[in-house]
Amino acid sequence: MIEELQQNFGYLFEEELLQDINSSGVFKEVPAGFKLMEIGEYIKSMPLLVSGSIKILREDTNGDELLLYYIERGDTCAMTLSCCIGQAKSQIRAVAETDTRLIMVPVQKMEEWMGKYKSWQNFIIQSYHSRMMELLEAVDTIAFLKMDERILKYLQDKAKVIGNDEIPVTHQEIAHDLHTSRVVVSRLLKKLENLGKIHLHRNHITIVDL
Amino acid sequence: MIEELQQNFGYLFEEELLQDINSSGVFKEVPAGFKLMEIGEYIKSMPLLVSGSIKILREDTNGDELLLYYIERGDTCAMTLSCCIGQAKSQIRAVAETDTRLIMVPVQKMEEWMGKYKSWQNFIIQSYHSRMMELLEAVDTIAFLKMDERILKYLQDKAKVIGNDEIPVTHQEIAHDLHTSRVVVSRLLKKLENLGKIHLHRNHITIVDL
DNA sequence: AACACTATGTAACCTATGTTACTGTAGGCT
DNA sequence: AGCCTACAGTAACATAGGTTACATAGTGTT
Repeated sequence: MIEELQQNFGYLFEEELLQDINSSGVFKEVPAGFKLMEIGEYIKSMPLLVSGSIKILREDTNGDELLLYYIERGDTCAMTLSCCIGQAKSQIRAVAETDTRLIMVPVQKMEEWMGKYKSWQNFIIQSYHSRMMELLEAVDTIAFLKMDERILKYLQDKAKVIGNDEIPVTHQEIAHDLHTSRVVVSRLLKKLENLGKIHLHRNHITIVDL
Repeated sequence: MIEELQQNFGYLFEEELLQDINSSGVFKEVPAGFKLMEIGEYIKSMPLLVSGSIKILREDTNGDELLLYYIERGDTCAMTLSCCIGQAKSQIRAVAETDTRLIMVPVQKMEEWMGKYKSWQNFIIQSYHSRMMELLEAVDTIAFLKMDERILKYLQDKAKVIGNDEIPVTHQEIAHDLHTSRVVVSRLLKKLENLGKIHLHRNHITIVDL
């Protein structure tokens, strides 16, 4: 595990902290689609992402869902920290978007390191900041963009996360993540195809014009 | 200033930290409507709210605005911290909602205290957490609620902030904060009045049924 | 009073999006 | 082949919300 750590977090943390993480953390490997966190669950450890990506979703009381953002390699979900400290329940759902490898760090250690390592402190603060910026972007997207623009952005974001312009996704999945209906998605996708921005296929979509 | 501090933050911070804040912070008093922070500005100090409330707004590239949340007494805007560390520009606009008194703390001190005082560290983490929860609530509101529900929620939130069910606001202002048009607001307000939930008057609205 | 200015009410219309319903088609399975 | 199921295309319609235009009513000023 120590090589994984050095490779992905070595530029952030000093050797001693890497050793601490190595001895306290638990390595975990999950397949795409694996649910890492459910709304209402209590949280007891924080994930450090070694490879892959996690998609963070919000759900309302009717069960309607909405994609908020992705967490990628070298990052973490700092919200876990404050949830742990405040004994709060998770407010979001986390699902592996691709096959993902991560290191789970127990909450007492996280708190301990906050006092012990300046670099860890910065990491946590930076992580909060990134999450906040991503939430702001999510707000922008739903508040200021039209559905066709949102779909295009969704495809572009997804292409970046999976590192491929051929995106394996069904219209139904898009509708689910964007909190709209399949028919609307199909309609607008067809329009985007006619504009030459994408190519539609069964079970996948190709981005033509980025 | 020290009494203000003891009164509003005494339960959070030890005496020594209160003294530190007292000697480094600058007391500031601003009237309702005063713009405390503009999008794109660099940030050099963090506000501790002694009394009053601040409204946080997001703006898109076309100048369209959207109310995100309020910051109230005893709280702070922790985002400032990570903005300062990362030398980032503000992503939001902050306007005093009521007459407001605050203490501005310079950024170097904030960082120093993160290492020195456990209570300050917790305060910052808790603040990030609160902001995050409020942003999530904002997402819920725009993603899952209809405009009439959003207007009602807007009025209720505002009533709580100003501590009064008689809300001094024009239809135009509501339209602005919710990123819609005045005509739509007037239409839906009238509907809410017919449902017996509010009373409309020139320049103010009374909440009847909470 | 006469005027100007702002806030509000409302009608008529337009567009984006959501809904229902039906069709066709690709791929897997027996 | 025949069957089943998930996916995609599309028409027809319903509704929320945005737009334009105009009328009316307070409020303050001269």
